[in-house]
Amino acid sequence: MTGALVARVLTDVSGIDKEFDYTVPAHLADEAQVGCKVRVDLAGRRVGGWIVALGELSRDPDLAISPEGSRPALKAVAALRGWGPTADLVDLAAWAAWRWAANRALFLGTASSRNAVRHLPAPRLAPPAPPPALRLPTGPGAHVVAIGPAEDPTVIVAQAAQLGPLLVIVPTASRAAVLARRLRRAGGDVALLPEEWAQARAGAAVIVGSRGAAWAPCPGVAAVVVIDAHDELHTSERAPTWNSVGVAVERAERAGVPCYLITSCPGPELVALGPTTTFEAAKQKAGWASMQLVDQRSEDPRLGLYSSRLVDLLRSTEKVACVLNTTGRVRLLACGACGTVARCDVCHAAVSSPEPGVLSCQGCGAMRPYVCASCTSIRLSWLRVGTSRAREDLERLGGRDVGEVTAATKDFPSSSVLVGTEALLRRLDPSSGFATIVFLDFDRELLAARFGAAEHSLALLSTASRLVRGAAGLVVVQTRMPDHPVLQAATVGDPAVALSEEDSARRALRLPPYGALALISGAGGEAWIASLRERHDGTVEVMGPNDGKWLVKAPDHRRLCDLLRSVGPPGGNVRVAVDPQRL
DNA sequence: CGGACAAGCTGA
DNA sequence: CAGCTTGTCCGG
Repeated sequence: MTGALVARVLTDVSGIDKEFDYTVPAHLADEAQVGCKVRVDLAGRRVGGWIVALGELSRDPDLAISPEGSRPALKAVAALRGWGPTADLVDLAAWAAWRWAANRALFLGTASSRNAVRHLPAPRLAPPAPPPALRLPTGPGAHVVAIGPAEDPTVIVAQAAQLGPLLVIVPTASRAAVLARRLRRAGGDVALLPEEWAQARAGAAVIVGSRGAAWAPCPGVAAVVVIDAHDELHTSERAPTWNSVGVAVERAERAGVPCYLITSCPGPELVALGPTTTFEAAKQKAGWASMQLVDQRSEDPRLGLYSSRLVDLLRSTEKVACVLNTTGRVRLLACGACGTVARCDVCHAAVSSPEPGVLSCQGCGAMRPYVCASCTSIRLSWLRVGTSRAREDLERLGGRDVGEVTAATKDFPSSSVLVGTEALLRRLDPSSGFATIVFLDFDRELLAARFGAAEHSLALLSTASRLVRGAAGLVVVQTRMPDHPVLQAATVGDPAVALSEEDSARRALRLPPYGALALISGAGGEAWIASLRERHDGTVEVMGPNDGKWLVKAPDHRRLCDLLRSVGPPGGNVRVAVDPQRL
């Protein structure tokens, strides 16, 4: 066997983050390369995997196996399953596994084509026509590019594509498709991920896709662009909480090329990544819609969520979209007589009213009659209504048909008045003609118990500004906090008004980017945390358990991730979320 | 991950 | 001590 080609294989089975060596049969030797997808026999079953290293049995010291005879002979690779990620992505996956305390297989899976790719098409490398003179910084690494919410980033993408093969990451697949269409119209060869993975692997002038495209193959990559880099859709909500901005920046740094982080909300975490370039239009506060703040404190409290201004808009405006980030009908009720909040008899959680005359518990599903449990009054007031109830109310107030859009909505309604959760903002398109967007209960966003609530709130106003086409449209915000810096920032079209305050808060609390966090949860969390406590030095703080979760706080990511790695991979009963979105 | 095997618990 | 559960180790 001396001199035989050996492939080191990482399996795609989650839970086996381990490499195994196999010989490569002579008839596969020509095709085998690092990144290739393979099938191998492991412990009596056939599993998929990737070649992460190739070498010769006798000569390559890295692949030198312990002396012959001390272990059973190597098995052969069972089959090659086609083209896989490029070698740089195999290395990047190892980095990402460290950075987000995860398994490499997850990232290599994201970096691979959905279907087996046996043959590559010819490379197509014509860039789109260059836009009128536009100066971009060209140094390697991250550059924050501040633009207005309604400014079209296509020109920046077209400019960056003049440098060579360009990778572009967009928050949603539908916006990626729109961008791809525009670039093609400008004569560019575009591979739209995930469908056109093979074209990307073969070579394309511009490779475009949503979060997963951060892992797209891009031979000879000359620059990377992230559009709306502040958007939380760039972060995976499930552990591992990897984000495409982090991957894009690391990838560009490794390749020695620029990474443009385009954003209308340059928050502390983005600004910490690299120098900021502000385009002329953004300096002039362009791209923000006219903001109209409706102070609910001076409204008749009986109107609730529906100010007189809103009713006017419903009666006078052609197309109105209303945003309310609560699904369902009534999510929180209190007795109109004694004020007691309606709770579940069984688990004491607050109950909701999914249908008229019914109370039911979200947590345990228990049903209760529609009466106050302490004073038996049947007059319950609705403290928090959801989109279903809001739809009924708006229909009545406006005297017109209203459509509801939530994450669960399949067929987008054709109504000219819409009410929905954040999913509505995601699914609207600037071309749909909704020039007025109303936030019914913006204080829920401003006061949300989530990390970076201010930034997220500002991002919502930015998204709304983009959808109403900036100054051409109107964004109405119902609030009891009209002086909140986020609302002031959007009103004057200067995110710094809100974000500098956010930055001071982060600095004071040593939160990212002035520190690094990981959230540990799951049944095995206690033992895992015990092991972590044994290893950590004085610079790391462990808080909890709180609601079965522990928070690990370190001065920086290097120390946090090194510590998490030393404890070992989170198994099936431990979840580790580095940089969690919610605490 | 999933199988193999070892160490611990129960019952007659 | 068989029969079962629970835990730990390992795969090329």
